[in-house]
Amino acid sequence: MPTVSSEELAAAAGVNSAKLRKDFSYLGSYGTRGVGYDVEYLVYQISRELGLTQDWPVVIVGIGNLGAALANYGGFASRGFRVAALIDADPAMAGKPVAGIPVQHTDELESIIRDNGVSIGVIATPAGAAQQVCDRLVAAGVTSILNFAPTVLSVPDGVDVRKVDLSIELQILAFHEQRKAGEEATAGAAAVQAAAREETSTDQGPDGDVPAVMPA
Amino acid sequence: MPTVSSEELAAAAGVNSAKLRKDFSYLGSYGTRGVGYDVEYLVYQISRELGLTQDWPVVIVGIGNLGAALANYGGFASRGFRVAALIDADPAMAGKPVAGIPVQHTDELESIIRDNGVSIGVIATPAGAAQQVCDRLVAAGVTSILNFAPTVLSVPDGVDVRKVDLSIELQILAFHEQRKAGEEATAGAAAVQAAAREETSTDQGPDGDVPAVMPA
DNA sequence: ATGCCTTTGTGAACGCGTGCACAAAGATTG
DNA sequence: CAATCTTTGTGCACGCGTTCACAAAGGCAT
Ligand SMILES: NC(=O)c1ccc[n+]([C@@H]2O[C@H](COP(=O)([O-])OP(=O)(O)OC[C@H]3O[C@@H](n4cnc5c(N)ncnc54)[C@H](O)[C@@H]3O)[C@@H](O)[C@H]2O)c1
Ligand SMILES: NC(=O)c1ccc[n+]([C@@H]2O[C@H](COP(=O)([O-])OP(=O)(O)OC[C@H]3O[C@@H](n4cnc5c(N)ncnc54)[C@H](O)[C@@H]3O)[C@@H](O)[C@H]2O)c1
Repeated sequence: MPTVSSEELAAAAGVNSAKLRKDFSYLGSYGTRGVGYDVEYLVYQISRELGLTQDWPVVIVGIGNLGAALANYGGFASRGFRVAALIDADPAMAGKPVAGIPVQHTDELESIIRDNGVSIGVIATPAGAAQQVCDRLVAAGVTSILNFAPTVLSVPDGVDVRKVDLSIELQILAFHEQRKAGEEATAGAAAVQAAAREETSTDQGPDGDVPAVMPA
Repeated sequence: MPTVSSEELAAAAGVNSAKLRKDFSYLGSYGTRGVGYDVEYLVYQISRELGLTQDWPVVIVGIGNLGAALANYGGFASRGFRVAALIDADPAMAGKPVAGIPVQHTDELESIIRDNGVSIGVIATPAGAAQQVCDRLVAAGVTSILNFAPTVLSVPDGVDVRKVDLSIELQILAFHEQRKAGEEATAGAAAVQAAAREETSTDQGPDGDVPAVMPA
């Protein structure tokens, strides 16, 4: 039975082992003292808690460059997401397969959502169409939306929206880049100091971020 | 002179006004008591601190669906990023314009980086090519990388990498979706309670996240 | 010029998450 | 079966960020 200790996991993840153990303890007592955690069991428990055991049908609306890239992305399937349908307003695209899935026309949006029990929708249309598409998705039963269009969507209570703006990722890189260059103390360095404390980390994720407040 | 009070801004951003004032105070004393903050001046100061006043040349490597979508994305230019070049290994693509910019062959990578003084690179190649592309970018002088390929890149010290995995965004939605459904107390709800505290927020960003630890 | 009213900037208190440190638990060995 | 060793689970303390609350500052009206 392959096991890992909290110490090993913590080192791998770059966090404190006590914190890791405490975090795990909220999910239940899945470790064995003197031994560690049964890897397979632990992965299952965390997966279950995170909702990775069930698979979620998702629809992608707006099959342009971005929509096509998402449809082709293998990382979705491997994390329990199934692309149930691709939807586009362009009649010329209807029936054309993208990533092996035939594109369907927006007219079918409502029936697709209902027939497949879709609760998660991805919007990759131009900004002008996003709110309208959003409204139709929500009306048809979608309660979670991943929005790539550069618009803030308004949705009723109970519906989650996550807006993705990749230029923010670049901004974060540029922010650190700027600090690398001007090491000779730009004015107001205090805030930056605070924001960039644990600089020398090796992680590649949306952590160790950047200040929060900034108007669009 | 149009102004805003910390109270207004805080309400708009959904944060505490005292925190907002304290944050601003780290950048300097840019407000006027009894009046508020001069909007234009404030925007400029924050922009400068965040590095938005200078413009950054970036290169995108791997002009497939995703690379093309990024090249076309208007949000980059509006935030001070300029697409200096598009690079692809496919000889058939060389010279073909994408988003008005002719694609250049990978052979030219080093000279492009040097000639344009590029320090930020975007990798949108297949996973297999990512590390190799990364190495060349870094060797040529790039010190910040935005990586879309599903690989963890290894880079020397002093180089920043941000990995973007959009399936994580879906996972976060699915996580909350799961909670909406099974309100009748799944086992181990404690952690989830903690993670999802401030549920009823109206923001659409990478905040109010999800637990941290999970193996790939 | 004086006084009032608004809003900033910040010292101090509070609360929460993180990390320390250890007792309890179980496995393993003789 | 007892002794030992490893590693978990967690009470507790510390530190940091958030929030409160207010004095100081500046505008504006009289
Ligand atoms: N957030 C980011 O970082 C980011 C990055 C790249 C692109 N984008 C945005 O993503 C969106 C798509 O980008 P793209 O490069 O794929 O654009 P695109 O023009 O290639 O594709 C848009 C697609 O949406 C379809 N469409 C238009 N109106 C529609 C409607 N009402 N219903 C259904 N489909 C409709 C069009 O037919 C087209 O196929 C744009 O809004 C763009 O700004 C965002
Ligand atoms: N992180 C995410 O959420 C996400 C989403 C979608 C796609 N992706 C990833 O992004 C990458 C690109 O996706 P795509 O749909 O655009 O793929 P794609 O196959 O359409 O495009 C890949 C492009 O890279 C080029 N290329 C291959 N090797 C190269 C090299 N050594 N140097 C330069 N260019 C090279 C190819 O010629 C092609 O044009 C893939 O790795 C994919 O898994 C990630």
